[in-house]
This record gives sequence, C-alpha cells and structure tokens, in this order.
Amino acid sequence: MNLRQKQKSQTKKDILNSAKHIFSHLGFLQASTLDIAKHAGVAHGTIFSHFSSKNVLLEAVFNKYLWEINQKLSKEINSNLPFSELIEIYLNSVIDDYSFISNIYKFLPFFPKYLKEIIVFKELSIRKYFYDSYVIGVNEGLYLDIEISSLLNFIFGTIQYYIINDEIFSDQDCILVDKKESIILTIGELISK
Amino acid sequence: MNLRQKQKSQTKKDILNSAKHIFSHLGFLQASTLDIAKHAGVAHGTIFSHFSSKNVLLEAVFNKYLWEINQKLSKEINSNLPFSELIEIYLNSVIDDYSFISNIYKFLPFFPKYLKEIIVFKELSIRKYFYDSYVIGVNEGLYLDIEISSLLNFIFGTIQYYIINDEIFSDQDCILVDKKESIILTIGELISK
DNA sequence: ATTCTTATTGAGTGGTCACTCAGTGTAATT
DNA sequence: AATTACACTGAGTGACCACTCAATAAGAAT
Repeated sequence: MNLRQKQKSQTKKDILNSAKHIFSHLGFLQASTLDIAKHAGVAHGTIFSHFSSKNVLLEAVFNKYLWEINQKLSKEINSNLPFSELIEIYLNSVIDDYSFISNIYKFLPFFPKYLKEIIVFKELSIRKYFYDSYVIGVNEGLYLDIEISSLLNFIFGTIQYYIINDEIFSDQDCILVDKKESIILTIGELISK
Repeated sequence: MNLRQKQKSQTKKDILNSAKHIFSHLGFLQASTLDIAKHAGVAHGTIFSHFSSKNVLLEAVFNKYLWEINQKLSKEINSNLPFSELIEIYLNSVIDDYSFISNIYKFLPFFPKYLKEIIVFKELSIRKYFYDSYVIGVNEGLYLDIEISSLLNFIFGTIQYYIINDEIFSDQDCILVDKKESIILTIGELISK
C-alpha cells in the first residue's frame, strides 16, 4: 500500500470512529453528517466520497463495532457457564459500551429493515449460548422446563426495556449498573425449579 | 355556546382526531403538521391557532386518547381477577389500539421528559391492579414470593419488546395477536409455585 | 344595516440537513 | 520536470418542515 492509499484508509477509519462517537452521544437522528465530518477533521463532502449516504455510514458503523463487541463477548462466554453468569457477562458487555448500545435500541424503530436484521443477527449468535446453557441446566434438574425462546425474549426484552426507559428509571448515566443484581436475582428465582 | 364557539371546538376535535390518525400511521416524527391539517380539512395555520406547537398537539393527543384507553381498561379490570387474566385484558386493550400504542412505545425515547412522564403515569395506574392481584395470589400460596415491581418490569418490558420489534418477529399487522397465548403461558409457568 | 370580533386561511420565512460538484493540491507515474 | 490521477474541499442546492402573520370572511353585537 502506497502513501496515498494509506491516507485514504486512515481517513475512512477516522470517519467511522467519529461517526460512532457522534452517533453515541447525539443519537442517530440528531447526529448530522456535518457534526461527524467536523469531529473527524475532514470536509463534509469527504464523508460522501467514502460512504454513499448517511444510512450506508450507519450500516458500516454497525458492522464494524457490533462485530467487535460480539468478538469480545464470544471470548468470555461459553455454554458451560451457569445461566445467571451468562446474563451477568452479557449485561457487563452492554454496560461497557452503553452509550453506543443504548442508542441502537432507542433508534431501532427508525432503521430500515436490513439494518434491524444486522442487529438481530448479532443478538441471535449470543442467544445460542444462553439456549445451550439453559438446556444443560434443565437436564441437570435445576431449571424449569419451559419454552426457552420465549424465556429469552423475556430476558432480552426486559434489558431492552430498562435501556429504553433509562431516563425515567434513574438520573444516572447507566441504569443497568443499578439494576444488574435485581435482574439476575429475579430471573434466578423465576427459572429455578 | 353560540355557533362560532361550536365551530371552533369542532375544528379542535377534528385536528385532535386527525393528529391521532396521522401519528398512528406515519409515526410521530414522520407525521408533519401539514399532513394533519390536510387530513382534518383545515389550513396549515389553523393547527397553530389551536396548539402552540407540534409537541403541544402531541401532548393533547396523549392526554385525550390515553385517558380514554385507561378509562375503558379500568372498567374491565380489577384486582380480584387472577393475574393471568389481567395480562390478557391488558394485552387485548393494547391490541385494540395497536397502531397508536405501538407508535407511542416506538417513539418513547424521542419525547421530552414531561411527555414520557404522562405515559408512565398512565401505566402506573394500571400496574396497581397487577400488583394487588399478585399479592392476593401470593397470600393464597399460588405464586412465588418475589419482588413484584421487578416482576412487573419483566412483563411490561417483554410486551414493549414485542411491540418495538414487531417488524422482525412477523409480517403481520400486530405481533401480539400471535404471541398473546405464549406470553400468558410462559408467565404463568414462571410465577407458579 | 353597520360595525366589531375572531376563527380561519395559505403564501411566506427561516432554519436544518443530506447530498453534489467544480476546483485544488499533492502523490504517483512517465 | 512535466503530466496524470485522485483524495479531498467546502460553498452551493434542493427538499423538508415547523411556525408566522397579514388578509379574509362570516358570525355576533349594536
């Protein structure tokens, strides 16, 4: 790669990085492409020579950073861990990237369907671990034998609920820090035989 | 009330009615005040002689129609009914006004705090019935003795989750019609002693 | 019948924002 | 050294939209 190509790819990285930052802090609708350009230290037009539209940029941000988050999570998580521990690890990973992830959930209804599908696809790969861990627990006679996919909707639904309504629940930055123990405890009591 | 006053109040009703319709079908951000005016058969400016801003109109729509929905619900619901029956009645009331209520949940993160509080306040008055019914069930030895407010977050959270992600779950108009039985069944299994 | 009052009108205003494109400067090539 | 290629620039464009206000018309008051 010659100098020209290196500079170009660095510019693209800068834009992606700034886009994540601005999206996380202002939200995907309020964040303007001009804000992102300023933060990245490039001209407004440069964004569009790298990404054909704001939505394409959004898609690239998702693909890059959700993939990174999933990678990190996959290293810590495995199906042999007890169910409640999986929930804790998952919650910690959400807390680690809270401003980014909370915005994703808050803006979910505004994304085109293919973007929603990217997000759901990432979530599905994590669900697999939860599913298998629960099956092991059922076989060991620890957990109630109920429809697991429905249970997982309850868990992921509740987490999403706390994130979306965080402003109502608390003035703090991240509601999940407060609620983590209560969530784990309640799920534990509900599923235990 | 003379003719002039009658006409004025009718215009206001027409605007509120059209606002609910347009908001429900396009969403609160995509729905423009001009769309609403056209649907109501009034000039664009007329809206602003009745409501000082789009947000004030939104607030009026919430106050009027959420109150109506709550009224209807209060007539059917009471704390002596078993918990699962309360959930069914609540789900049916959401299904009845699905396009309106689903938009409220989808756009929740974008409302100013005082509008969120109107919505939460309405939900709280319903939660009271759930709370009391659960306490009765616990005293009768039917349900697990766990932290009820946490349990209610699980239930309302899950319902909100299905609503927000309806497009992913199904191509149908209202996902809750499909999921109603599964939600009631799963909650029943989880809370029973 | 005349004057006053006011609900309604709709063209106009100002602000925002995604996206464009002719021009520029520098790296690469000859 | 001269030419070419192209990443980058940023003023400009058009579309959208909440909100305004001077004009209008019709009901109410006299």
